[in-house]
Amino acid sequence: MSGPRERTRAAILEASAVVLGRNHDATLPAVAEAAGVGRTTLHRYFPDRESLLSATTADSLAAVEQAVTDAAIEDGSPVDAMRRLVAAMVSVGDRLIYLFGDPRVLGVDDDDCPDEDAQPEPSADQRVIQMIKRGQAEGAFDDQLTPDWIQQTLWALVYTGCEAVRNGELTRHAVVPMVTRTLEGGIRPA
Amino acid sequence: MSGPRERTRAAILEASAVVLGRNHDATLPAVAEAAGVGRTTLHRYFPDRESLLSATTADSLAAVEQAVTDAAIEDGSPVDAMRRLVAAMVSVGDRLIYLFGDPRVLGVDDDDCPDEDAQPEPSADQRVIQMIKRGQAEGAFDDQLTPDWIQQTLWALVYTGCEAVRNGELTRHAVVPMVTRTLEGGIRPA
DNA sequence: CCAGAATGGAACTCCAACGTTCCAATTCTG
DNA sequence: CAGAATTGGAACGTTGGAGTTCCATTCTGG
Repeated sequence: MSGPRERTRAAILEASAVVLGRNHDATLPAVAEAAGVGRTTLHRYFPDRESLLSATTADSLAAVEQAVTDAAIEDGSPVDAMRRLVAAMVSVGDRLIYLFGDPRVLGVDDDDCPDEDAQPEPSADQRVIQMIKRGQAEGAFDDQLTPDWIQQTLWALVYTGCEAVRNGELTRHAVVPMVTRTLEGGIRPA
Repeated sequence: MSGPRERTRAAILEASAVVLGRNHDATLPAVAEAAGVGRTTLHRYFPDRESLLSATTADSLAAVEQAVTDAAIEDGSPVDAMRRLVAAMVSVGDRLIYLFGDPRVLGVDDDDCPDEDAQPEPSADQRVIQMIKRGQAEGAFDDQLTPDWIQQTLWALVYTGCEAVRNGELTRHAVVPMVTRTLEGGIRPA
């Protein structure tokens, strides 16, 4: 329960997010190897691929949720809140990348997924939208754009930044200013 | 040679881009069905999955390449050129979405999963970068951002817009103004 | 209208990943 | 230290999609 169990489980979920985030069809043995664990052990914790995916998704959602909470986007000016939010999302970049590739999140995708209507973050999602609306009301954000589109723009830029880091095109500390500047001012000169 | 062969081939490649763009692991029978073609026929045109993927990638690259050429981004003001480019890319949205999910674009690393996000085109790629640099030189685009980042931003927004259309969140004619406005001015009020 | 091309369905084989079981070795824990 | 828990390796059986072959049917073009 406490000792090695939890540590092993966490290691598997961490590796799973990274490996499956990079390639959603990665083989189960590949995940096991990345986690530094035997294939048998992997199956012992997560009997089948499906249960590993569910757990990884849940775990990643929780991590993102926590990051958004830590950003305290209800407080301060909308612009500052947005900046903190960007930084928070970048800090959980690996989990974000995994979630973006997961068909069951925002489930309009794939063939099946019958009753899976889970948003990326049921609660965090709403809070972000709320913050965006507040920003529009206070005149800090463009109210010609829908809150939904602004949110998607935010995610797209953060995602792009995280991948750039992963590919070595950007350093980790450079990505937040870059995303923030682009998000706030677009590509026009300042 | 020309008659039915070409039409069938084109139908398969079209369906392939759509189906595999939505889910890169879609089954071969699924592609055949989407193309309105028997599984046998699919194999007759593309002996194995690999050759179908190559052909689809090549075909999509050509379509995107053509769209960029049609946009004539070397002419006129950089801002107008960028707007035409956005419209052109949206018009080949299905192909773009497929290419973004194709691991082999950019990274030709051996069998193991190459890098995810990548440049859709080799040559068009260069022309876009060139146009961005021209825009920066003329003071139309922010020269604090790297051309590479601006290009990735462009793609990310176009991709997001195309997916929004596919999910029914945006109408096809609404996406170009939305992407263009966001790209040019970010989320700040105008 | 007819010969040849094109197609699709059925019935196979093949294979890689999945999932399971068993057991010996190692590591916790009281 | 002894017993329990945890682990990993090996060797299975199972499964679903890939790829192939054969043949009857439909379509195309001269």
